[in-house]
Amino acid sequence: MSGTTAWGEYAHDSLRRGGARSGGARDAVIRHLAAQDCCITAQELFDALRAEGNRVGIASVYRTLDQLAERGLVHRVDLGGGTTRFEPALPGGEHHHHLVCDACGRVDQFDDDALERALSRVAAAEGYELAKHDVVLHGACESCRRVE
Amino acid sequence: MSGTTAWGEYAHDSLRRGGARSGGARDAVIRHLAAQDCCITAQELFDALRAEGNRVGIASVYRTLDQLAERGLVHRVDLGGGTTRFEPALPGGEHHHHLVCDACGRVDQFDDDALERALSRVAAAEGYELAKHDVVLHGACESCRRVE
DNA sequence: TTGTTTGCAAACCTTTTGCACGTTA
DNA sequence: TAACGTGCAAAAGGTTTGCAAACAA
Repeated sequence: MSGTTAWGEYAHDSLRRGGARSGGARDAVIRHLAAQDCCITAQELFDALRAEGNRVGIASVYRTLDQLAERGLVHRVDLGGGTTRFEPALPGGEHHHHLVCDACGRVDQFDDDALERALSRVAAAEGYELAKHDVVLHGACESCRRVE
Repeated sequence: MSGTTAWGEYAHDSLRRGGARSGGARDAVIRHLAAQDCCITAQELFDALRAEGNRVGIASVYRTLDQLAERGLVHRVDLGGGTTRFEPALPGGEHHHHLVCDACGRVDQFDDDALERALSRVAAAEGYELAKHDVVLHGACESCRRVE
């Protein structure tokens, strides 16, 4: 939790250093994102802010998410299904990937050194300079496997 | 090429065995998909068929792609950017992943055993029964790196 | 004939943009 | 005050659905 609060301040400072002013909608988005422990939809973010009485427009949510993504402060995560998700990104390139249960919708996170090494090796072999990589595993989670 | 033609017949037979009738739009989609060597957009498929004088509707293109995807005959590929791509899937689970150059839009394919092993291991460790996995690498391809 | 497939148009959903107004520095 | 941020509404993709007509078995 303290880690995510730190992210909020970090994001806030980073934007300010970039010459951006403060604004109600943006602050609310950053605050809510900072309290998130997994990736979230723009619509979910919007609904949550509205539910707590905040009069944000969904355009401002998207605009803030764009700014954050441009500066590498959030990662866009695409789990399939046509809606982009967003999650806070720590500086230093630390990251994780996602496991999605197609039966119940549950989402888990993981990271794996051997996986990262394999990806770096492949990129190098193909002559690519790697900027980012997305890995999404789909399947049935432990609970859903038992039911079938 | 003969491999992709084989896919066309395989897909056609598979649908017929599934109780589906033959139809102009569906046959055209399968034929065009069979001649494809990389993933393609529904819109691109539609445009190509129209360009050769075929009066298909884009709805039929999507419906056919859905049917094929349901039976595992095509894979949906999401390279980011909001448009789903589709590519023929061979039986037996053989597959590849994609490298995208964010500068020029070039798309390369690759497969890697160590990568596959890492993914299987992760899924097992998390208790998931793996159904599919998507891996997309983004970066700058060899040509674009030189320009920068 | 009977049920499936098709094309068109309209609906839908997510995301982006235009614009007048409010707010920050 | 000058520039930026915001909310609303409209627009812009991409994809899905309703429906009557065409078609395959």
